[in-house]
Amino acid sequence: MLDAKLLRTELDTVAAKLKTRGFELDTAQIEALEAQRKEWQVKAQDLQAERNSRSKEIGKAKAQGEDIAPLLAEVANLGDQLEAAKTASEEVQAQLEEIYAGIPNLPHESTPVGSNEDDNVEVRKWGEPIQFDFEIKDHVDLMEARGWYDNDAAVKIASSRFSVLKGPVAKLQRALTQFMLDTHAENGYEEVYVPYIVNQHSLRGTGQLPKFEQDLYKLGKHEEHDTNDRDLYLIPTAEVPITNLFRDEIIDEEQLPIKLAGHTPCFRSEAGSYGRDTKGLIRQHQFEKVEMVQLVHPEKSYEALEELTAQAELILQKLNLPYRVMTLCTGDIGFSSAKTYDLEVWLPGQNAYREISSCSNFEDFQARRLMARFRSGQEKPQLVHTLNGSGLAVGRTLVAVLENYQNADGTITVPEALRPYLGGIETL
RNA sequence: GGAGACGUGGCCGAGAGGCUGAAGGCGCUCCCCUGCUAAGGGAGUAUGGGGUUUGUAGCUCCAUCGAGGGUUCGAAUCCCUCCGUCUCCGCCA
Repeated sequence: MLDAKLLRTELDTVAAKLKTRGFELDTAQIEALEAQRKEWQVKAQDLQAERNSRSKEIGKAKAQGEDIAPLLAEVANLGDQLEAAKTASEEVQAQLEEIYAGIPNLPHESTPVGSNEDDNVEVRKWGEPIQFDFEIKDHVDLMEARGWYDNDAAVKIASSRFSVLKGPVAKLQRALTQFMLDTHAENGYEEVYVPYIVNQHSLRGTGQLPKFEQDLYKLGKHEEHDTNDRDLYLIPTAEVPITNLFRDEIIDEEQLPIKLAGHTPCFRSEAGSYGRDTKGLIRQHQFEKVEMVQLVHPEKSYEALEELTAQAELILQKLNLPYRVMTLCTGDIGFSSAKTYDLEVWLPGQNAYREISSCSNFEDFQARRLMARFRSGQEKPQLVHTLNGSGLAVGRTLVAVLENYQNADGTITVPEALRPYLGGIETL
């Protein structure tokens, strides 16, 4: 969420910046609502103040044994007025709140202006796509040939876009997860284990709600009379539970930066992606991901973004998988992000680079909603900056390993970095 | 799942319709005193929001005693619902 004060004082500037990411801000509507907000809020507060002081007078008079009936008469319709002003004020504020919650973050000045993914800018490339001297297969064919992948079984058990992995490939996925977590631990990330189900406060905190509910799996309500804050959802990414560890917290400045890494399954409904990546493990309703999260001092967040991105890249480098780094343009960055680097790994089966990690600096956008703050000395609490990045999407890494490490006979060479996790074997 | 107890500031803990944003203690910050150490004295010490201001400071108002509703001129205090914690019983990986 953007700073409400910024929206009041520099509405036009904000609108112009948002336009670069294709978001039209209805400034006239906001100005009108803000004017109403001010009027009703001031009125409600004044009435509240009056009621408070009147009530105190009544209390004093009563204590002195005076007749309070005339005083009570004076206050008679104060309550109704207050109630009306409060209701009006709350309504306007709720409207504004809903509008503000739907406004995306302002792009950082270093985020290239553009309208869609074609305008993303390549920053660097690492490694060269391997030249195979035989007819290559994609990951699905590779796995099916060995009986390691069963799409029909997944459909039977659940539905499309789920998968059943068997034997060596299931193990390989587990090995990848361990390898990633261990690598991050060596670089100062604390490993965390978190719930896979979260409430809507958490999803609002990181920005998935209210705008992107259709992408989430929502669980049934607990009780009929539920007051609606108990709705629970499956996490779409570990970013949600991990970042929300700091919701409503004030931490000491000395504790910054905080670096956490965790592995969770992720659940996404993938509404609106019918027909895209229908085959194989690229786009699933359930997939494994290792996520890195950082909370940093506001002045350090762009430094931290470079570090976090390098950290994700390290995984690909250790696995010797060719990739490139893209800076997402204003038209393609996520809702909460100010700047995002995507890591795209080379997939021989698709003859293309495909996203395998997304590393973002949210600046104070999430922190404001989360009320995630730090304090230096006796000063007032300040919002932290939050960042996160996949390190990496495990399912897609599995795809990349299978396709890049395939041999002419259909076997898979185990990347050296993973051998310790697979009992030392060299080929699958 | 059943029964009971309980949720107050960074922590402990009083408060049981008005003078309580909240006694007291601990902790923390600053100052004084004490030739080290130990001890002592004083002051300060929540967060969010609004108004005023170009902005800050300041001033001022409002809200917050687990959350949400209700009763009342007035609620930390009374009532209801929910959430959570603890104890005992049951069940369970």
